Amino acid sequence: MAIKTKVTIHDIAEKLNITASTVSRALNDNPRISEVTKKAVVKAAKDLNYQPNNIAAALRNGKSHIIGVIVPTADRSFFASVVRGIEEIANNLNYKVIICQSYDNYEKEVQTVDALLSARVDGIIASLGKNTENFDHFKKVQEKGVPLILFDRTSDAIEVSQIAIDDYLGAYKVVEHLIQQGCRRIAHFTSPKKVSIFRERLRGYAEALRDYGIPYDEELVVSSNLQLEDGRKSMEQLLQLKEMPDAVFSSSDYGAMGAMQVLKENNISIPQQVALAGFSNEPFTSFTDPPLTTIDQLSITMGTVTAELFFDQLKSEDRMKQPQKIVLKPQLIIRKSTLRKEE
Amino acid sequence: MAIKTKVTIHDIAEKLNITASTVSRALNDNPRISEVTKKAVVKAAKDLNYQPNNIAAALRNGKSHIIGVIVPTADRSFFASVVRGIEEIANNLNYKVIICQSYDNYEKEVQTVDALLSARVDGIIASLGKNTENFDHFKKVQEKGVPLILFDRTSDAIEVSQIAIDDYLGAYKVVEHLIQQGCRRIAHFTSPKKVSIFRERLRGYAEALRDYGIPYDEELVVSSNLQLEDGRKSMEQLLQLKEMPDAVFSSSDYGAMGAMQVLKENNISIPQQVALAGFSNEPFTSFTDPPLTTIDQLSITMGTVTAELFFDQLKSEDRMKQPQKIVLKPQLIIRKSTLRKEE
DNA sequence: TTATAAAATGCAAACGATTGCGCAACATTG
DNA sequence: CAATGTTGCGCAATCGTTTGCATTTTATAA
Repeated sequence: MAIKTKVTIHDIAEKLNITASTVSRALNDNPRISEVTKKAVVKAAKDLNYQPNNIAAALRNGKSHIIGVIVPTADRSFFASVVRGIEEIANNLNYKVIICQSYDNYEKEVQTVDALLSARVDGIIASLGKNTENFDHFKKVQEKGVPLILFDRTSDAIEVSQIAIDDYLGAYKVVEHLIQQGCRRIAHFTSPKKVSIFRERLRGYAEALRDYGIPYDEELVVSSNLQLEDGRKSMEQLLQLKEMPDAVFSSSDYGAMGAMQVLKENNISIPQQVALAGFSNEPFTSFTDPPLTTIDQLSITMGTVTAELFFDQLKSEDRMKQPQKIVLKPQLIIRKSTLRKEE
Repeated sequence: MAIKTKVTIHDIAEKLNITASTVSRALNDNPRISEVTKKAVVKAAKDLNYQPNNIAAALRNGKSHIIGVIVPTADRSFFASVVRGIEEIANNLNYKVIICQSYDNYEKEVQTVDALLSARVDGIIASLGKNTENFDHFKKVQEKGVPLILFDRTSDAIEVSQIAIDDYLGAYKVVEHLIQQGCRRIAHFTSPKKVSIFRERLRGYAEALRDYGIPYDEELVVSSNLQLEDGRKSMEQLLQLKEMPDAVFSSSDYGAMGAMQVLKENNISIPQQVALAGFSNEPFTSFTDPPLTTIDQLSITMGTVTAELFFDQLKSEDRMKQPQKIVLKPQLIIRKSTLRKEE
């Protein structure tokens, strides 16, 4: 019943008494083929229910039209959005996207890169695992002439185009905003991790204070893993101080959320007594009470910009041109958790 | 400088004075090859920096070891989690995952299916677009002998294995819980959409009421798109009633969130005066004040179960066996928004 | 030592599309 | 009318692996 035989361009050729070459050219709209032939081929292809075999084409011309994307995990809001953006652009350009998760596991990242290379992807877009310090696997990618680009979690230890957001600026904006709202004792939740993003945010915090003539007070800077529970503990710790802070800027929204819970439990009003800000614009931040001021990382934009830069390099003739570094300006999202003054 | 020449099994063969066949078999651990040869081949492969070409292999044996996943959009929490689960299982089995977004656009869905077929994926896992009513594109997949499986947004209009959650049961559980908390006038936010999930939830709502001897009151059932704004409007509408409801069960967490805002603005206490429950366990629901009771859809589980069933069918000899339908039992997540009684 | 089985490897044809080159057939130009 | 150009298409090699069917080598038995 079912016509199991795979139909190829040869079948089309046979039916029309021409050769496979002509069919191939006709299907690819090659100008060397007459219009009549093209129409006949297209019609025959439809009649025979022809399905092109990309694999054969890929083998022949060395282009798979597939790109690999490596993220630590696909279900974190930020990465999911980036993936969305990348897929959107890629799809418009007729590329397909293979998605891979490293789970912040270095070995897995290495294996994944290797697997993508074997799959002959036309390029790789990756966000580094937290523990990645050796870049031989990515250098191998470049040596093989496969376009590579890093986003968000990038590194200067490898010469490669990259897209990141300006963490320093984001933090600076938050703190500046808090100061403008009248806060003077601004605490900060940071992380001891070696990841540069937290260092950058800390730097932004410190510089903003300095620029506005507010002394940097070590006891206001608390280090933790920045999860909800950490935020709670950090906040409780701050409440022990002789002089309570009048604002808390957490390097993560989760940490801020923990602080919010503790503040509410202690009947400390937000933002009047303590203003509160996070970082990342996690989806939940607009639904807290009060809604949380935070920094948006433009995740979809990062996806599209990354993809655009990537395909730019893919098309560009001299593949080996200087790696580009793009830094996105994050956006301050002001919500009630920091709005002390009615405008 | 860079050794540009792609190294193939022929290069390995040449170096060892054997043939490509032997190299191929050695690399695939074929028992017909002696151990010494295997070791030599593996070593030579490493020395030459050999990278297998999956495309050539795929062409030869008709298996790409890639599966296609189609979701409406990759950045919705639920789908992102499912994708995560699928990728995890697939990766363990040495399969790669191509991700595609339909954006609930029927034409795009059709094109995507076609593209995946041309890419010669070994199977397709999809969640239907909202407007998909014609299934010819999916039937074509089956006719070509490509394994297909649907999850979450499924349909009975096509004979295919599918995984979904029991929306009826989820709704029933919520309403039952509300009743046990002492609620008697329970309102429901539903959607006019043809999508079956909302009908099923409405059914669960109605049946629970009936089972507990509570009359079904039409004025308590409000229909909308279930977004935040819709939730607000619906709630305001309910507040106009002579007799206010003592509970609201929204078919979406966003709708519930809108209701929560309106209730708070009107100084109506949650859950004492009005208990509130949503559906989906969106990430934000645990961060609202009060935290929102909702139904968890086991997204990661759905991903892994879907992937497992899929690979089950992929391996199974008689591919054409009866399509299986798996229904996941959703889980009631009780939070403060409905907890009237201290336990 | 010869016949026979078992083990290890080689040969060559796929898989399906692409493309450089060549060759007709026909049109154009001087 | 010869020379040249243009158009439309065919030939055959190629991409890198895999695999059925030899063929060779080695081990075992008679």
